Amino acid sequence: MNGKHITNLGFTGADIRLALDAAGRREAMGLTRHEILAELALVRQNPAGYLGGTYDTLARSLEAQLQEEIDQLADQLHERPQPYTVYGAELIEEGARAQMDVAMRLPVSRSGALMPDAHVGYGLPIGGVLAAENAVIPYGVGVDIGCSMRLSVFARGSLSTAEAQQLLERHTRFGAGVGWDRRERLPHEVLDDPDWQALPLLRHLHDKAVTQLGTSGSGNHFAEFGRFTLEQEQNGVPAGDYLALLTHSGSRGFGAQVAGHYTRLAEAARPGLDPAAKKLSWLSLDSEEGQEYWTAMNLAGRYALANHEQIHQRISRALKMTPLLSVSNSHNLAWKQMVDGRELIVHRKGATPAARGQLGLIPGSMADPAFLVRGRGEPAALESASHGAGRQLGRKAAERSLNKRDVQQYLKERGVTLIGGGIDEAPQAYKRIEQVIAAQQPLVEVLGRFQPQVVRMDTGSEDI
DNA sequence: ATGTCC
Repeated sequence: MNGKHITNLGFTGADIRLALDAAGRREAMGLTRHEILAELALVRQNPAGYLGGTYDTLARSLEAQLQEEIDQLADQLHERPQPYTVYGAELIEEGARAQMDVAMRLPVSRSGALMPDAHVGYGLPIGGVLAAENAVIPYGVGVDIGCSMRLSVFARGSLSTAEAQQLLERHTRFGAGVGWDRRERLPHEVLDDPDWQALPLLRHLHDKAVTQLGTSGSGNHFAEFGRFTLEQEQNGVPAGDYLALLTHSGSRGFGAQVAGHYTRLAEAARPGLDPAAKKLSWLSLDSEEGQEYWTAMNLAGRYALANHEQIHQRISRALKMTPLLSVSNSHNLAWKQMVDGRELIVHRKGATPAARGQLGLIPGSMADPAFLVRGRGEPAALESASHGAGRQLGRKAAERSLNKRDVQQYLKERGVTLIGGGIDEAPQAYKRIEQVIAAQQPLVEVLGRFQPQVVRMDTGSEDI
């Protein structure tokens, strides 16, 4: 008996050694070479039948390989993408379409849609909506889990630009890593949520979450005062002009760390996945990691909404006014939703939930209007709408191609006062919100329009 | 998006 006999049977790699060892043991039991080779062929055909005996180690190794092959087969992309609906195709660059095509080739993908603000992101494009079966994709939600909008509408009082500026400077905090000092913090029930105790990672992140609650972060996040025009009566608030506060913020460092942690686990769980879809690695909701992500993601979603509540609470108190109307919505999250009669996991990565009658907020840019909308529940859009205007220029392209004076001129023409901000967030870096709203007329109805007047953002890489 | 590696 030698390696040649073994390899002739089709054994490879470490299995050759395991097979030779087992053959040696059978030989010692008095079997002939011919009999042993016949047994080895059977072990190879049906390893499960030889677990626990003389061939146990070999059978285990073969079983593990079979399982791996089955897993990899299950992770294979479909050759062609499942069909999906695109809104405002003329506004969407090819790269975003290509990313959505890859997402629609995942074996877990069942349905999808692309919103008119779509542009390239990591994994799923921003403005992408993806319905998966019993699976959740961390990068289908994005890094800023629970990123969301909130609008507070106040009676129209006399608030000067200087007063608005002072309120934003005193009662909001911007920038990566920032939080409120201990003596400045406000309580919120989300910090007592039992889910913080559900996982070691969440227990660990609780302190950071306490510090950062009620802060706004960086990038495209903002807090702004403006004039809000309600076109039709809403919840007892008559049509007309109002003062309003609009904020865009997320789950800060807490959500970012949850996203990073589960993205790594998801990628590690799918080593055989096509490299083109690596960032779309999913977690089965039947797996422990999938359940953990679901718990952590939903906590980050509630935390982000609480974050807005505190920002609005601080400003309302300072204004000594109670909002007449409040609206909020998450636009980076996954939901369980019925799609064509079955429950799927609908990921919205930069997309506003727009079920029939549901209110949502779609901002334009630091100097362009934001819209209060009501969903029409369009099934082909998986009951969604855009989450904003969407980028026309990437951050670097904006820094290269836009000049400061043009941006200043744009703000001046619209009477916008800016605190902080950067050229990478210039209005000219975004698609025209009017076109984006027009392209989703089948998805949402416009109820009101907000014109920013005093805007606060984090300091960008290059100021305006 | 986030002090860009728990």
